[in-house]
Amino acid sequence: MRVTIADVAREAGVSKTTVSRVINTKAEVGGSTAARVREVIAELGYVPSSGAVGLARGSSRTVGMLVPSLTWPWMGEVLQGVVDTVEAADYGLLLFTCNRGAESVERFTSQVSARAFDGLLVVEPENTLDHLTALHRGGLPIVLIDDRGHHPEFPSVVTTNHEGGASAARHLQAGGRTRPLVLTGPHHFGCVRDRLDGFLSVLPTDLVVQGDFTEGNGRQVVEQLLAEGQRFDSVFAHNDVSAAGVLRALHAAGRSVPGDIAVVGFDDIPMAEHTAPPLTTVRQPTRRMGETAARLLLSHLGGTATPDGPVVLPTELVVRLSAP
Amino acid sequence: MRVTIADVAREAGVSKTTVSRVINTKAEVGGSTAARVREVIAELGYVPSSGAVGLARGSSRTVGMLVPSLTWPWMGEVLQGVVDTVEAADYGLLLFTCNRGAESVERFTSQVSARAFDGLLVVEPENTLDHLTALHRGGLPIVLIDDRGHHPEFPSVVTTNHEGGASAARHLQAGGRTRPLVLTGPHHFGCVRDRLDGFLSVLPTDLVVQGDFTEGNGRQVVEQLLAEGQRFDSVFAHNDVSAAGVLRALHAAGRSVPGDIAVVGFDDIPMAEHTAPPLTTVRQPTRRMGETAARLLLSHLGGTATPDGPVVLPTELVVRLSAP
DNA sequence: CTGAAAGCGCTTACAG
DNA sequence: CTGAAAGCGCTTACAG
Repeated sequence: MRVTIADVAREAGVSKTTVSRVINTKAEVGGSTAARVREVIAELGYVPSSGAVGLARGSSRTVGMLVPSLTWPWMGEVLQGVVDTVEAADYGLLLFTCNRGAESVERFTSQVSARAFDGLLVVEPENTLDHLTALHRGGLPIVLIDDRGHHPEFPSVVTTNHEGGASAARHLQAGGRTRPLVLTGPHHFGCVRDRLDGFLSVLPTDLVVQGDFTEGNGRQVVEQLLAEGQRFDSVFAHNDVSAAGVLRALHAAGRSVPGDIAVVGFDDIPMAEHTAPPLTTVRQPTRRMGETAARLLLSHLGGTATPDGPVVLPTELVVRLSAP
Repeated sequence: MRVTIADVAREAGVSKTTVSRVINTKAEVGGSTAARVREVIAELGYVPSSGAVGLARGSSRTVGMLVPSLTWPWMGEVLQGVVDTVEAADYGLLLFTCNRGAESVERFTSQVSARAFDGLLVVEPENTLDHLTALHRGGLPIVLIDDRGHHPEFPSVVTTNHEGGASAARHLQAGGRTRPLVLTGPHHFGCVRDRLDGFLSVLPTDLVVQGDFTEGNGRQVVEQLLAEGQRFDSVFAHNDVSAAGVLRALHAAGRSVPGDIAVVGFDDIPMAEHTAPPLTTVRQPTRRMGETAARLLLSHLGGTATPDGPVVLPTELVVRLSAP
């Protein structure tokens, strides 16, 4: 049998009200009474039922997090940042994915309405944006972790994609490269446009190919370009995964990196250190993005107003052997 | 204002009891009544409060998951397997880490007692084992995902570490290698002993070095061994991360892989495809381990008895260029 | 400083 | 087939 507040009250010879006050450290309890209650609580090993507390208070002390996939290489860092922050605030974290399309969105939405959590963190909301907007308007606090789009309706955490692209260009330029290939991600992503604009503002080129962020695509694009006889002395790939594909295609074609061609990626996922050669890349502060988003949401739940614009965290160029 | 069961009852002209019966599809409700109630539910957008349901029913339809770290390279796959399974069963997943030592364990334990979840999944419980044992004895259903130890007290999901080690040895042997170096993980892990025993049962060697699963250590060990003039024609590293270190040290020392020395890792993390050369490795079925553990826990919550011994999922040798 | 009572939104015997 | 009432375990005015 679980120990309830009633058990504690009876054992301590006080009312449930008093026990509740002691638990929640309201000032108005007599010193000796409080001490006795605390003793009984310890002795009985009493812990309040979170469900009951949530019901009575109308909040669950839990935040939800909705992610498109858990296996993306940088997701672990984001999650860790979120969990650390949320746990430190004594909140729980309820995790959802939306990779089963309509079905999971529906399931998810009903969880929301069930008030299983007080606020929501969302990573790259793409296909759920309509739902989210409705929920947000319905009063659910939401914070986006999103490097892909611009959603002024929501508070969000983003990174400096434009400047990141520019820093890659400056680095290649300083290394004497003049004819870069830019392998972008899908153009409908805001981050892709930003990275591209930033890069081109420093080092213009007409050799821009739209990719899809996958390794296979990175490999394929380079293979084809080389077959066509296209000439370039460097590559800026919009994420590390496709940069890995680029490296493999160059290697297979007998081009030396960085001798013939320098390569710069974006993200700094764990793999970046281990490609051949190790990848120079524009680092996204993924863990800090998770922390920041969680902190934003928590302080919003605590009553603080959320900032108007997105919170912007800086990228950082990490120089390795692929573009020294 | 949120819509409650009382609103639905009033609007439909029935009692809350009847609404509750419709929601939970108990057979005893009149056809036309049920239809009317369903209409009202849809019209009002009513969704039961999960907190209230949980309180009334004494269960939360949520499982907890406790992981040592979210940034380990194979954790994403495990998580994805768990989340998919748990979501498909209409349960929620509450995520916890225990990387802040005593403080987080305490916090976590109190969440348990708060009955925030009905059952618990644990990945590599090492430092929390005492707590977990106590909770388990106290009636909390627990399933371990654990390749490190043997904990007969708990139901668990493991992989074939012994056979995995043996398969690595057979592969190296078939490739004509006769003098392997085995770089293990910490010996107090059950999986390490199993992998080692499996390997030695096929291809005995006295060149066994205890490592710590980190890349730096893998690199260091090989550097030192080469400096000492030790001779070996192959390496079996107990995880891919340390194997990556081994590859880099060999490369730096001018040894060719697999020409001079073949290298086999363990895990098949995403990085394994991208090392130079790509890493031959013993694949752990991490996602399926997550799925299986979740399914075990859910069916246990549903009343099915858990199997006596651990559920064993097979490893698979993935052959790449580092040991063709 | 303390307590009796109502209420949070459900479910579930019990009675009809 | 349906409903009134008690109960799940808390919190919170309200009264003293």
